[in-house]
Amino acid sequence: MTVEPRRRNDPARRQRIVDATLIVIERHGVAGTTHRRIAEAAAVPLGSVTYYFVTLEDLLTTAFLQLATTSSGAFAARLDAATTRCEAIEGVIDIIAGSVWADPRTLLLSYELYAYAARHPDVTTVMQHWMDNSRAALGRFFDPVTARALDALVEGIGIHNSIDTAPLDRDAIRVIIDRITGDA
Amino acid sequence: MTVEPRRRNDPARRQRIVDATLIVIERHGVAGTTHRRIAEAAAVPLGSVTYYFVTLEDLLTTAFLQLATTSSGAFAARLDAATTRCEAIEGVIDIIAGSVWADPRTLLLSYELYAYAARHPDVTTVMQHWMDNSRAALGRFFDPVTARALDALVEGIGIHNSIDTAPLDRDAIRVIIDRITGDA
Amino acid sequence: MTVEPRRRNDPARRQRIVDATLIVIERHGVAGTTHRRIAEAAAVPLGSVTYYFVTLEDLLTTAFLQLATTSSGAFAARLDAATTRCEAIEGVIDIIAGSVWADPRTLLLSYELYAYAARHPDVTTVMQHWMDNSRAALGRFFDPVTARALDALVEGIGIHNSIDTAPLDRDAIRVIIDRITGDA
Amino acid sequence: MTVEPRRRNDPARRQRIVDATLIVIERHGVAGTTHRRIAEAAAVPLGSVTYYFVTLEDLLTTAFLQLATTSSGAFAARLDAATTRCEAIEGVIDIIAGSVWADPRTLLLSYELYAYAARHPDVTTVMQHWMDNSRAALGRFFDPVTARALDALVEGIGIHNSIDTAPLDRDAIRVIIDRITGDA
DNA sequence: GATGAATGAGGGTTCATTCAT
DNA sequence: GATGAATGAACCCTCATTCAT
Repeated sequence: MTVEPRRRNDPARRQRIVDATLIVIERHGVAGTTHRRIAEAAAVPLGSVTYYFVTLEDLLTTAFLQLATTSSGAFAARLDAATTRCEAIEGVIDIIAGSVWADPRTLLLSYELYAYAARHPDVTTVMQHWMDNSRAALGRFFDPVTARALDALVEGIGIHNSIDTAPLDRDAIRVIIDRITGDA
Repeated sequence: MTVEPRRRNDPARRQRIVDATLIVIERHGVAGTTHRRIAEAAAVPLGSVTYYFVTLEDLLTTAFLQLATTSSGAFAARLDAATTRCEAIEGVIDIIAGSVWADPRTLLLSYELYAYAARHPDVTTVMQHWMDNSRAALGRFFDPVTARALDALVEGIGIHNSIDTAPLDRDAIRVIIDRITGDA
Repeated sequence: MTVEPRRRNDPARRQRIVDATLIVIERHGVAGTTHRRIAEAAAVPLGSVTYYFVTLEDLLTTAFLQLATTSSGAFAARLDAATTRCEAIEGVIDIIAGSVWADPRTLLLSYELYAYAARHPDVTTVMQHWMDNSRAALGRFFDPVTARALDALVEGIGIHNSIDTAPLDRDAIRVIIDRITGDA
Repeated sequence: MTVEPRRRNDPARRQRIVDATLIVIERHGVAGTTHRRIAEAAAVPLGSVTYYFVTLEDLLTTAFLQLATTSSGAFAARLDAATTRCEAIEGVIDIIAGSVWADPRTLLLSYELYAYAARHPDVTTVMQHWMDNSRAALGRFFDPVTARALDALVEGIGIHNSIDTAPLDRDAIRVIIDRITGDA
């Protein structure tokens, strides 16, 4: 019999807005990301969006930073699960081929992120940290140059596979990685 | 005594508009690309833009296709100049480290391109051709998997170097490529 | 049988917008003056207003400058019609008591103008010219101090009469003016 | 050890809000006077403003009425200090030239007040009282017409001096007043 | 009593697009 | 063919006001 009260102080709302923003970016691109679409996607009144984020740019930055953190975290988590060099290689293959990082959604968002970062220095900084983290995670098993090579390969194959009509399969990826790591 | 007349029927005008569009995208992102900014950058009357391109989307697509063609062409041209496998490797290094492809401008534009392509199937198709061309050019010297690995590496290192405060230098790049190609 | 065409290049439109702006200011105050109200008052599409005036502030400034010019002109015109000191005095009385300057509309607008000018230096400058013109017009018949006194009197009585439930009549005004001019 | 508690039931708070309102009007005009700015200027929580004043208009009216009362009071007080006609004249000069009434702040606020009053009959009424008070104060020393003339002169010279790059000095003001009062 | 989180109406402004010229 | 004047939809954002706490 209780009427659902107009939710006051909804603690999840801010987070819901950020999540909705990423959904809208994915669907419409930064160019098509508007307060109204975000509000609708978050099922939140229009005024809410500007209430929690002074500026649309604020919100975009927050959303992209969250994306970077999440992606970076997933990458590191997968590698942290490895204890041997061999498991680490398997982890990298998972990251590239699987859904750890290179799912279409994350990739599409990362293009938008890169483009956005190029014009927003604070986001660039976070991306640098992201890359540092990835390399540190790889650095547990590989020397620095190899780590960077693998990191770049994740990026490059990920992008190409997302476009390619015939993506590289796990075996092909393994061949390449083995060459880079010298484990051939 | 003749006053320079407002150029009539400028045949290069269409092309100038396309070039200006890429400049505007580079500067303001797709999100900030407007008819007015394009017209200004092209030094062309506002009406010209909609005259040559029915829709802004038409123009963006045209511009991105040109970008893809040009980039792809530069890539292939550099490799076509090589006659030996060794020269080809040098070419790839040039492409990654030099200004053939991985200059900041092209990279920034390519993020925008990837993001745009993900929502415009016709552009995706062209990008697939682009990748095919790159691999064909590499295929003159390397087996298919190696070609794809190198292609991905170009992409990945290019992106990372554009963000990285300490980009990989030519020597490090050579080490990685040698491992991939088995020429170590 | 001619269908009224969508008027292109209506030369009077810009002026109509300015006039409408003064009407809206009079009716709603600067605080209540909006693009939408102006557009409605001018019977012009909303987009027109920002098309002719980049900024609402631009438009307000233009409108107030026109008001100042018109008012100042009316003042001077009335005095220019005088050829003798006596006629000049009659002119001043007309200005104060009549509709030359001190009609309620102009007065109300002038409050808004003064308030606006205080925060817009360029408008202040124009008002200084306005006062200079008034005094110059009075200067044809009166010494400088008398001119300034009369000018202030016009302002002061005008304001008070617009509020007063029992405004000063022409005779009382004449008495005061005669004292100031020493023609008592 | 006591942390200064958020003041409860601050009796001066209502007054502080009114004072802050005048400050905000002075700084931003009625057009730029908002709850938020007032709350900030008064160092008071946002909710306070609507708590003490149901409507922004209520608050503006209250503030303007206070302004009218204060100004009128200062005017009367200065004249009440006079015991002779001569001292009264000196008082009027003080009022015009000094800071009794014609300081820039009060003048700017009075433009806003006049404009506001023109659209708010209750405020107009108070202004009428204000004028009546001024004239009553002058009436102790001067006949009614002279009183009104002096009152108008205060208004007119005050306004003009606030705009004028070369304001009238005390001597010039005295000359004019002497003519009006017939004490020349 | 007091507060600040929350909202939706409406603000100024930009812009893709149209179309008379 | 080419243009730029013109428009109205939609943009981001501000704000008076409400109301649960």
